[in-house]
Amino acid sequence: MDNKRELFQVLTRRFGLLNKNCCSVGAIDISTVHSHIIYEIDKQHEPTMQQIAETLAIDVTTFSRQIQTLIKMELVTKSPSLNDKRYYVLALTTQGKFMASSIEASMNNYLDEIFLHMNEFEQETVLRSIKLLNNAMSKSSVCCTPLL
Amino acid sequence: MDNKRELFQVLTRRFGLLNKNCCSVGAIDISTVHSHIIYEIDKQHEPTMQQIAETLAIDVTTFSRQIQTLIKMELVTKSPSLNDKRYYVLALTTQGKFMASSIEASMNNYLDEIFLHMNEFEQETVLRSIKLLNNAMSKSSVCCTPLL
DNA sequence: AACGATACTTGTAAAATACAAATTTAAAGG
DNA sequence: CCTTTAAATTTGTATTTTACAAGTATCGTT
Repeated sequence: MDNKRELFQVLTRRFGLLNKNCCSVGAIDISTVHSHIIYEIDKQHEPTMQQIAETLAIDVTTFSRQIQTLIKMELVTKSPSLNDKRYYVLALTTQGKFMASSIEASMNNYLDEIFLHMNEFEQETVLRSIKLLNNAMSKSSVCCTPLL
Repeated sequence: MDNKRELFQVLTRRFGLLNKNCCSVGAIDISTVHSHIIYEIDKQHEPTMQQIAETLAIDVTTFSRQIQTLIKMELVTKSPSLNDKRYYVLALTTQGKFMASSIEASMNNYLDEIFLHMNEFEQETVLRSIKLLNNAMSKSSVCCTPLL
C-alpha cells in the first residue's frame, strides 16, 4: 500500500478547508489560526502566552500580535500573573466563550454530517484509527515535536 | 464518543506541521502551499492555472502570483496553450521534478516513521480508515466542495 | 464585426509572518 | 543588597501572503 502520501495529502487539504469554513459566527469571521488559539485558551487552564504559542507551534512574536488582535476583537483577555509579572494569563471573554462554543457546534455539525456517509462500524473504526494515528504521531521523532 | 472534534483538531495541527517540516530540500526551502502546488502540477496532466487553483481551493489571483514566484525559482514553467491562448499549461522544470520527488521521499519517510509506532494490523486499519474518511468527506456537502 | 464569457494578470491594500533587538521582571551568585 | 544572567513578552522592520476590484487578452456566438 503505497499511496499513503496521496491519502494524507488530500486529507490535509480537506482538514484545512474544514477549518476555514467553520469559523464564521454571525457577522464575525475569524481565521483558522485564531480559531485554534481560542480553542486552546478555552481548553487549557490559565495558559500563558508561551504555552499556547508552543502548543500551536506558532512563533511567539507572531503570536503576540495575534493575541493583540483577539483582544481588540474582545474575544480574549490578557492579565499579568500575580506571582510572576513576566507572565500573562490568557482567558476568553464572554463573547470569546460564545465564539468558542459556536465554532465547536459548527465543527461538530460538519463532522457529524461527514460521518453520516459511513455506517456505524466504519464510524467506529475511523475514530479508533484517528486515535491510533494521533498516538503514533505523538511518539514520532520526525514530526510534530512542539505539539501536545 | 464525543471527543471527535478534539481528535480532529489535534490531527489537523499535526498534519500542518508535517507539511511544514517536509519542504526543505537542500538549501531551497519552500512553503506548504508551494509544495501542494508542485504536487498537483506533477500529478495532473497538463493542468491549467485554474485547474490547480481550484483543486487546492486557492483564490486565482493569489495563485497567479504564487506561480510567478515558482517560475522565478525555476521550479515551474507556464506555456500558453496552442489551441486556446487564454489558457496556460503548467509543468515542472527538471529542478521542479527533483523537488517534487525529494518532497515525496521526505514525506514517505515521515509517514513510514509514524507508522512504525503501530503494529501491522493497526497500520492496515488506519490506512483503510483514512480512505473511508476521505471518501466520506468527498460525499459531504458541508465541506471540501472545491476539492478533488 | 460585436457581444459577452472565459482565463488570467495587475493595483492596491490589508493581514500574517519572522528575525533581531528592546523591555520588563525574576532568579542566582557574590 | 547589588550585579549579572535568564526568562516572558513586545516592538521595529521587512518580507510574504492574501484577496477584492478592475484590467487585459482571447475565444465563441450570433
